[in-house]
Amino acid sequence: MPNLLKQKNAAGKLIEFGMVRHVADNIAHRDSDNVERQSMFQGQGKILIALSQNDGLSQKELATRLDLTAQSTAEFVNKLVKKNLVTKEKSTKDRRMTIIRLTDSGRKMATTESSKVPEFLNVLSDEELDQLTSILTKINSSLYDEINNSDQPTLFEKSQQVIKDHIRDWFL
Amino acid sequence: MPNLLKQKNAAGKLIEFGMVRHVADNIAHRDSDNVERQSMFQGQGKILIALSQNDGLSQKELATRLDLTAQSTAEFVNKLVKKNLVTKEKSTKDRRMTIIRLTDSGRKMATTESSKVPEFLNVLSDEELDQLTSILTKINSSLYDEINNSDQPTLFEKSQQVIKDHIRDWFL
DNA sequence: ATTTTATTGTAAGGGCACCTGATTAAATTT
DNA sequence: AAATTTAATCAGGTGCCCTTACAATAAAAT
Repeated sequence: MPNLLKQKNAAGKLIEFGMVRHVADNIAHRDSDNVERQSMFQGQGKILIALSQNDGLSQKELATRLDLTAQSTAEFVNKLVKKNLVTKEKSTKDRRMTIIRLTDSGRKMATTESSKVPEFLNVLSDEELDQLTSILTKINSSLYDEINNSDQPTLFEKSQQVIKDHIRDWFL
Repeated sequence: MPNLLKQKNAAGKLIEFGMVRHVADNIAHRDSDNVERQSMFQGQGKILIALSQNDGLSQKELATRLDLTAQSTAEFVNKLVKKNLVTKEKSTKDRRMTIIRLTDSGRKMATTESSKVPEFLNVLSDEELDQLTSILTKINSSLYDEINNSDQPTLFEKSQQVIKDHIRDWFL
């Protein structure tokens, strides 16, 4: 049974981290091409990530993997097409399907943008980095459990797969 | 000079944390009153937090402190009024100004909602909690520095003040 | 060959966080 | 008293994520 005060301290720091990071992100992207603003956790970003792991998926496949409706998927894909991050192309095998592929700049966005090691990790020592990694590993698996035990059990595998694949990919 | 591999590991975990937490949050709030969904870092949430630290501010004051336009502020305040989280009242001293105050439920939201210790901290030992707190302290102050050294130096004090006041407030 | 099912697309709408521009009303300057 | 500055508002717009409803096309099943 962990100490409540210690938990509160950590929780406070975590909130502070979220807030201050949000502010810092805003500043960093303030005048950049507005493309890079979106979070990689949802909408268009999610699609980019899924494609960077597995290019040439159909819209349906994307929707299934990312737990989005077909319509949302279509919307995001179209937006990405407009930004030249992705291309659409009718499948020759099944002419109902549309195959989505990353463009060069799309691939670049999906990888470089998310694989950037944040500046703030520079202030940590090797030991602290190890501690942080080990702590986050615990936290993450606890969160996976939470997702797993929810009423959307399938969501578990989906998110875990996409996320882990992505992470594994870029840091190996 | 820290080990790059260790940095990448930590960065990966951090990204994973962000993603999986986002998914978990979505599940948790899937059918809840839609009120609690918003992040406390922006928009309406920001205003709630600022007021919980310092109730009875004018709209102008809020806009200044939170670095929002008067119009955005008005919009968020009006939305909060509709949700009964906040009240508007003309100042008697300067009848141009509108004083914004938290209602009881507004105050409750601002405090309880954000002072909830997340479940996932339960999986950490006391020692790990201390480590996490100390690591986040370093990271946060590094982020504050980054904000401070940006081209919007005033934003630094604003955000730091609002954030720190809020954190200090609820966990003491 | 006709019905059913799958994949996409289109239309419309809701909620969110912002923003600019123009206007009103009250206070302050001159 | 007249001009100006200030606080707030109205109108309208952008972009984001996400939903429901419906139509079109192509493949699969009967």
